[in-house]
Amino acid sequence: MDKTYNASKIEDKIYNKWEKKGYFNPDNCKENPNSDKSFTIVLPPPNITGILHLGHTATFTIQDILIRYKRMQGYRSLWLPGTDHAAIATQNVVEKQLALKEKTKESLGRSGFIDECWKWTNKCHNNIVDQTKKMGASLDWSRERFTLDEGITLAVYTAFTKMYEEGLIYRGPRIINWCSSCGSTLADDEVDYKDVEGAFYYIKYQIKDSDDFIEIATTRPETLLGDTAIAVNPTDERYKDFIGKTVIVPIINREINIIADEYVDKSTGTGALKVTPAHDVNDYALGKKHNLDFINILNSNGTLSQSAGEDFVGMTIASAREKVIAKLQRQGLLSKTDPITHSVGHCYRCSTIIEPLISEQWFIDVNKKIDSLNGKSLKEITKEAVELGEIEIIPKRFDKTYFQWIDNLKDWCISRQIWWGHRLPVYTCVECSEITVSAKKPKTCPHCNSNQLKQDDDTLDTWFSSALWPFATMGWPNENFKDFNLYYPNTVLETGYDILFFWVARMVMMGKYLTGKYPFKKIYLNGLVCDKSGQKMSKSKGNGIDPMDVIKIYGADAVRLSLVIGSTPGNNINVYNEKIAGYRNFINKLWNVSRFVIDYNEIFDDLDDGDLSKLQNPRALVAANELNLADNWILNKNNEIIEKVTEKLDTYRIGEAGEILYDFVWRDFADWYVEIFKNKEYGCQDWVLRYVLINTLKLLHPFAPFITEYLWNTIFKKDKYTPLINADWPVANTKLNNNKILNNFDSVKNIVSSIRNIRSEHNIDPKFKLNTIIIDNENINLIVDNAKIIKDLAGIETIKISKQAPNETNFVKIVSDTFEIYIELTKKELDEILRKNDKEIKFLQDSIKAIEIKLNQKNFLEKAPKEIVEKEQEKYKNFKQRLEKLVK
RNA sequence: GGAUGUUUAGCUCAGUUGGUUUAGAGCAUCUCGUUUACACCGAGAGGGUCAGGGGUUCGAAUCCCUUAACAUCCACCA
Repeated sequence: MDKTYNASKIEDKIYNKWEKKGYFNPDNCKENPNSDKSFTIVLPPPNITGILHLGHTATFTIQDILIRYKRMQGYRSLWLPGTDHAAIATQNVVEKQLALKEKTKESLGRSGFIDECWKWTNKCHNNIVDQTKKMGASLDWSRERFTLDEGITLAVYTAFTKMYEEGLIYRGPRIINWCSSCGSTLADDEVDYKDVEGAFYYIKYQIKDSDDFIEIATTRPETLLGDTAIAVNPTDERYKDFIGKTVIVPIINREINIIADEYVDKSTGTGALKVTPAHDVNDYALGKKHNLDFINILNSNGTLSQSAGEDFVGMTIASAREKVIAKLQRQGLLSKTDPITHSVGHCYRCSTIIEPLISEQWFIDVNKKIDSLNGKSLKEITKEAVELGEIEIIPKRFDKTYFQWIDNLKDWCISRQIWWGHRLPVYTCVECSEITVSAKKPKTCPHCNSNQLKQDDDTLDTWFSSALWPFATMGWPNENFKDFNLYYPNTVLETGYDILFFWVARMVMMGKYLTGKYPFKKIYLNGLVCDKSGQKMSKSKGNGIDPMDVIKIYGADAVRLSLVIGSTPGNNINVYNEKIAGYRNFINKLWNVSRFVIDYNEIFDDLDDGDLSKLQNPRALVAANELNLADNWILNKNNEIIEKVTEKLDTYRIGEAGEILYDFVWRDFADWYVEIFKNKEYGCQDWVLRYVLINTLKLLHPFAPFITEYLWNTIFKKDKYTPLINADWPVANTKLNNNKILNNFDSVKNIVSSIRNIRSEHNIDPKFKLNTIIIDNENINLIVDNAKIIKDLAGIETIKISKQAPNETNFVKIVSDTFEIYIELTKKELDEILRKNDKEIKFLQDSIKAIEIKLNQKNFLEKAPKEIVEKEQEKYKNFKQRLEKLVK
């Protein structure tokens, strides 16, 4: 074994071996009492838009820990991988690539462009798979899926058709969010609102046949070309007489009416509002209510249309705005402009300003009550999942966020005018113009028998297919499919909180509606990965860490630990190189402590095959009499962490589980037990060392799969042994718990530490051995039995047990637990130590005073639980004893 | 406008239902150190009135109220 652990030398080999032998595939799971129970996670499919980032590593690690843990416990554990075609995002990436070659998607045509997308997809897919494997993710690649593959497409079309037939999907003109750069609609959630600096333009509209004007304020003067009314509040005294009058829209001289509506806020702007029903969500509602005209002044590419008038057709919004302002100024109709900061919608994929406009699109009706859901709506079933506790969100505080989103939910616009994605399963007859919706393309028109059917050009929102992911990947709509019955509903859905609405809520909605079952039992939301100062990692900020870089430098296990330990669900994780290096050091510690056990002490070398087989699942045995205190202590400790780590993993406290293991390996096992083991005279048992190492490797395996598997293989060399990935999870034996052993060992540790403290405080050469005298008491056997290691660890030459304190003055007294210890020192050292004792005495006196007050309170004695009172009394006794010994 | 989260050692963070916690860890700092693994190490030390204020309780980092700063989400924005 090398002196330091070299991750890159072994990781790929180990992964390949696991994969080749089929350990990731639950069809091969081991025979076990748990193996009729399933544990399922479907991987949130990464977008095929590029490479993976550290956020992926974080989420993959959490899922891999859960899967490996359950797999070792014997559950039929499926972790299913896949990728997402990511409609708009991918289309944008491919278009950018084409632009470099001075091509456009139009120049290629639809099918040529789709071919380019597939080329990109395949390339990108291979990258993603390679990177995922480097992270150690134990995914069942034999079940890998892609959102555009045949099976998922059938699921998408089946879902669409069912929803259409039940009237949940409808088509109609509505005001929608339009991204002129993507050339497509967006769902409401896909619009990012950002504050921008703009201006309030005050514009005068002339009242017809009069010299009077009514003044309005707007941030978007160019939309006046589409104005079809002016609205005022009916209770507004200023405008009472204007209601019902006709005004003239400047520039285009259209005649429109002044209407009254409560919606208008008297205090905003001038209190009069121009109404452009085709280009503003609120104006749209007013337009519907008051039966106004809807004039769409925009083309799909964001330029002004014919309806904006000859002077403006073809212009961009920005230049049209300038021209309108200039014209108004010339006509004296622009009374003033005020700067204002307001929030403007941007495309979440390309940051282009969103234009609200009216368009014919497909929608999902979230409020319609339907029979197949017992008269409930999609909105209601989505809410109930969490409200009724059918699905638990971890952490719980996201319940509120979830409900709030649902309460604000409006009909979901699902059609997109892009090319990359699932085309709508909607067919229009060229001859009779009737439409047919069908999962399979009909040969002839059911209305007129014509064979001239044309499929809709629009594609579906990418989240529509993602919403089916938990069951479409399991064979749905074929509900007899084996996987569907075994692995659906999934157990846990683990993902970042940033896609709770986009994705998670929609899976809940579609899962319950289409399969009758909620798609998973638990939602575990991880935080986002940020840099050291808490900034979200991003390409534009240049603060991103490429997981492949750090895996190469520090090893995958170290990277995994750095993303998991010290992080909690729903909170962001700050990651930086020093932190990863810290966990690399820990991995190296594990390596070296194992090297000590395996290489230096060769405690596995004499074992025959039978012994080794038994050792794969060591029984937690302890014969207290034959073992020394250190042996008993480490066995107890090990048993304790088996219990704790198992409990933490069961309750999804993954970071805490990792921390417990970190402390155990480094502090308890390496720093104390292994150091003591080196003392051959003290005589620790080889089998204890073996037992603890084996269990440690098992417990650590979900967190650091590569190094633990490698070490396991250096112990169990032959192929006939089970590899660690498939070994049995250790079970705690609570009968082993023995507080007396733990306390006794702590006493020994305390004695050693306090002597070391004295040494260090006074720079006593480590080679210089100290002479000590310990005062006899009822616990003295603890010292006698463990004198060898106390001497060894604290650098002591002699321990003399005496009935009384030494007469010589060159001894310093320390008190550790129940023991009074005298250490022989020189005069100079002594003086300094006395001062230190004062500090200790003061602390004890203060503590005793505080506890006394507590113990004299009637309330405390009456109201506090008995154990607590006893504990305080115990503490009091203890402190008092120590103080007495110190001042004596 | 509504909601949520964060605020604990110089830095980055843990701390379940209030009570073995005299508030912990890692990094950084200081001192010493080549001992059967490990300097990607060992031993030891210093460093915190747990954001401020009030309350509940025998007992609060933990529960309630309040103030402040920061972050995020939702809605609105003529």
